[in-house]
Amino acid sequence: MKITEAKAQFINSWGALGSQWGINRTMAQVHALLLVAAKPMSTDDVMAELNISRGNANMNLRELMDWNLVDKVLVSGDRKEYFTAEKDIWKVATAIMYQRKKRELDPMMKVLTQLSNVETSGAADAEEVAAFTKAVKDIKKFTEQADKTMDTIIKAEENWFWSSFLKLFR
Amino acid sequence: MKITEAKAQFINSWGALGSQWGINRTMAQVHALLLVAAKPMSTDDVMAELNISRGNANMNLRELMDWNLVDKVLVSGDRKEYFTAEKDIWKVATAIMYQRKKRELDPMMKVLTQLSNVETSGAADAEEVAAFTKAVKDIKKFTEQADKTMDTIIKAEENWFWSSFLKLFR
DNA sequence: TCAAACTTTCAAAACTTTTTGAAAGTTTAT
DNA sequence: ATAAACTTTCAAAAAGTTTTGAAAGTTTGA
Repeated sequence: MKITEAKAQFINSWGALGSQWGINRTMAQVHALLLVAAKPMSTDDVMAELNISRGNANMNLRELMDWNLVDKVLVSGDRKEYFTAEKDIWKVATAIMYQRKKRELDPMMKVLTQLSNVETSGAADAEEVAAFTKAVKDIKKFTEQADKTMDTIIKAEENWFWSSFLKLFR
Repeated sequence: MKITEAKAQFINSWGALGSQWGINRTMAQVHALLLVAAKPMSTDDVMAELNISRGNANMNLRELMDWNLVDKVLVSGDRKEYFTAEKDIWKVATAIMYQRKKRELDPMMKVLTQLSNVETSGAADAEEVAAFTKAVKDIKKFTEQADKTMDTIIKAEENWFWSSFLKLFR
């Protein structure tokens, strides 16, 4: 397989994966492009490689910087901005976990906490309230554990994580 | 807070969460509705609660059954089909993990394996090929570990999981 | 200070996904 | 066998998301 073809396929699959997980397909593709790039790329490079507009390239590069997956780098003798992706996959994974937890899981946790206080307004809906309360309580308990686990992983060193994890599961 | 309000908020938040993670918002809402329901619901019940069409309700109920999150139940003396959600959150989480791994992660893994074989076609692209190969290799290695970890979690007993796993990660 | 080189913004257009609802299909009771 | 009760399908419409590109904004070097 040739490098051009291989790159295209990687970008394509990474884009599809992102898209299936609620990430803008183009953002994932830009990320993929930078992940496998040998050196920093400019906005124009990204535009040319992915056949996208300047606005689109700019927007997604900035979004990737917000996620701490991409950094600006200065190339001396050039006025353009260049971009590189974080290549350490453990760091990539924990950055994504951190962001998604913060943006999407934490708000759900907050709602679950609020919902733990429902009044039983009379005998009429006792059963309904009981079912609701139990479900919310269970989901909250699970989410709290998952939350703690994720916090640990986010802070963990890669080697420590894999080695202690593997010890448990063998 | 009143039960009706609380339910509505839970359904809303669960729907938003699903949506952010690439799951059809209505599918997540139907799931939420059934998760907190005191007893099985018919298609008409779901339609009425969520204000959605028959086609939409039917489609999402079937999809939830495909994910093994919802089951048909027979209510004697009624010709309609009724539906309940799996309420054990550990089972819910592992079912979701299993499905998403199978549908979305496994295909990526397959692509990564294929991409491990790229030719260095001359000295011109040596650097480019090296960067690509290293990135793909690293991602593949990480994904393999994550894969194994997920398989273990999916097969694990809830109690065993929380007791041994969380001793480490808290 | 100026203007060239570059980045950002955002309204409108293009595209994608979801929803609707009526028609077709299936099951069940008599 | 029939018809009522129900479920499924799917083409068209609606809603939601993404992309474009040109105008506005910013930075830099002479």
